[in-house]
Amino acid sequence: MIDVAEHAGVSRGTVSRYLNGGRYVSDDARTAIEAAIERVGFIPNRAARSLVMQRSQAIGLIVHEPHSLFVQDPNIASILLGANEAMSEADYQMACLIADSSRDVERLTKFLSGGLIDGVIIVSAREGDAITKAITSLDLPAAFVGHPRDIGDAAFVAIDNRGAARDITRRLAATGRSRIGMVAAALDRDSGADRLAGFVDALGTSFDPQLVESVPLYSHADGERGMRALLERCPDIDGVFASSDAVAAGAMEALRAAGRTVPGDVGVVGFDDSSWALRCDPPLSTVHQPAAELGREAALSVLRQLAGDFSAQAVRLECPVVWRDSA
Amino acid sequence: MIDVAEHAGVSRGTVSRYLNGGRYVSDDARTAIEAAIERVGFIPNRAARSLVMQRSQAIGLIVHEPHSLFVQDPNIASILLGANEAMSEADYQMACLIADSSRDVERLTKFLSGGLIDGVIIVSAREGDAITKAITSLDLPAAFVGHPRDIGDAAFVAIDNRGAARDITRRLAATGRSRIGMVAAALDRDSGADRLAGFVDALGTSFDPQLVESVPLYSHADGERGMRALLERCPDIDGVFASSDAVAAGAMEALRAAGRTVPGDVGVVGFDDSSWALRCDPPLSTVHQPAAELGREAALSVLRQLAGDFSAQAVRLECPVVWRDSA
DNA sequence: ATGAAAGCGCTAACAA
DNA sequence: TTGTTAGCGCTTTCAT
Repeated sequence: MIDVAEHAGVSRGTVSRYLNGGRYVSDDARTAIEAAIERVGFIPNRAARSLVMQRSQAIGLIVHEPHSLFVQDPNIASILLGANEAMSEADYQMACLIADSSRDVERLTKFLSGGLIDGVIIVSAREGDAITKAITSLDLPAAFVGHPRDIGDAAFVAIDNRGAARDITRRLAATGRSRIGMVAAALDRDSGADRLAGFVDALGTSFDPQLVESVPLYSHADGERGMRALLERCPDIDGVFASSDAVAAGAMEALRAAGRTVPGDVGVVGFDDSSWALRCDPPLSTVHQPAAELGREAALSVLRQLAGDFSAQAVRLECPVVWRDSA
Repeated sequence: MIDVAEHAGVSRGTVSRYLNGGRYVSDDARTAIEAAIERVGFIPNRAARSLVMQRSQAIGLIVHEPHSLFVQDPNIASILLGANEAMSEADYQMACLIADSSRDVERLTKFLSGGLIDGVIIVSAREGDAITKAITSLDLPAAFVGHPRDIGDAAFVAIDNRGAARDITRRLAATGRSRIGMVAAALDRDSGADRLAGFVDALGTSFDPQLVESVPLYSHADGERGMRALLERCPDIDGVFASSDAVAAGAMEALRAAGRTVPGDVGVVGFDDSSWALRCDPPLSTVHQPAAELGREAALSVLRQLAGDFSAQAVRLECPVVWRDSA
């Protein structure tokens, strides 16, 4: 920068002012500086700028997801894209950080506190999450996608998993099914637990715990496993609510393998409205999850906090039922 | 840090030495410093450290992919995970950066040159890519996943797309098909162009340009479109090589819609061995792409460069044919 | 083994 | 409008 100043015949201070919006810089100085920058091939050093400004203009997006799921979950990619777009418009650089091992988690917490990042979006946190703890204790501007119970009063953007689960289960019941089961995944996550709660709500007194099979992940494989178990326990089942589209796809496979038709013998509904839903045969009735908007809203929340606005910490988005042919 | 030094009764220099490996620090000093760090709640500032060290211990992974594909391509996620693992082992923080709009590209190039990142992995670059140009002119340690023609002598890790395409086409021909076509996607990318070249190689003199339909993206939708066009132009087609599993899945859908059976009427093969392949019905014969290893090797390459080793810039990985039931 | 001091490249407060 | 200067928080000679 000192070179630029010399070439332009001005002081470093003036160059700095030019670089930061150009107020209080005369036209003469401006053109001289522009020429000098060109000649010298000047590239500002962001580390230095970050140091003095205490800002990096970068925001992290943490994906804390087991291996297999990240690969398989189209929602995450949409969230990412939505967040990136919002950050981009505000001229922030989004950096997606993956927490895949405990070593990752440890390094990440250090990284986050290092001042190289101004704020953070957390996707798919689980209750009791080490990263969550680190972040809340760091008081870094943050926004969660989803709403784990233990984030205190941190900002979050979520959908009404429970209400939506209730809605779609009722809709399924309305097709005349009397033995409706559920493949309930990821009960260690708010979304998973809430979807189950909504299912129970909808069934009311006719709820039968026998008809719920719990599996660990929102995955195709677990859906298949869960459905098989359900089929074995309650062969008279005629409707299934799967915790996610991937789970539903797995369930449909198990159903097919067992010789049941969908929606003839068994009606199936999912959750997410991800690319899985249309890939199913028949296309899946499901709950539309506005993944890109979730990402976008989370980004906007962090941006707002960065601007000093800490109100409106809870955003809830609509997630309507999308009825197709699987039930 | 000055606080820590005071509490421990030593100088900042000693604290710094402790922080950086602890050589030339007495046991007394060490314990005093450790206690002081604890008491003060000291967190090192990475921006300051980056400034003086000219190193951030962070590496970028750039995904330059149109919106839709990123969401749909399971390979990218695997590459990411593989790279992250290798970086993690070396105590580097991986930051995934998305280039989704031209605005992104512009911001990214600035970001990369800012010194906040020590090196970079580039996934799915296209020929003439603005980011590629920026990186090569920046001489930032870099490694490409795939091998665009215009990266000069930059490091890359790739598979032999052409050879593998040749192999699987021959294998398909060996099932007795005589009118083999191809849905060729992404010809603007090295992988796409090479797969087509391999197809042409395999067919030799019996190659008929009429039987190739070119589509822009490695996507399910384009696969469906491409297959429909092929079917219309050459109704006697009895074998198809699709540029990717997603394309193959789309093609199978089009085939089904046209009343053709797979593999009875038409044999279909894909490329990638992604989660699409097993989701197809029947399961897809395809080329296994070692996505996680590609990511891992790219990471190792950048790491090597960071350590001053600039040899071995070209890594090639095996990608065997996996034969299933779709042909 | 340790302390003092000189920067890393930049911004911002102050004076002019 | 501009130049001067004092840091931002850390590492790293160079003495000691």
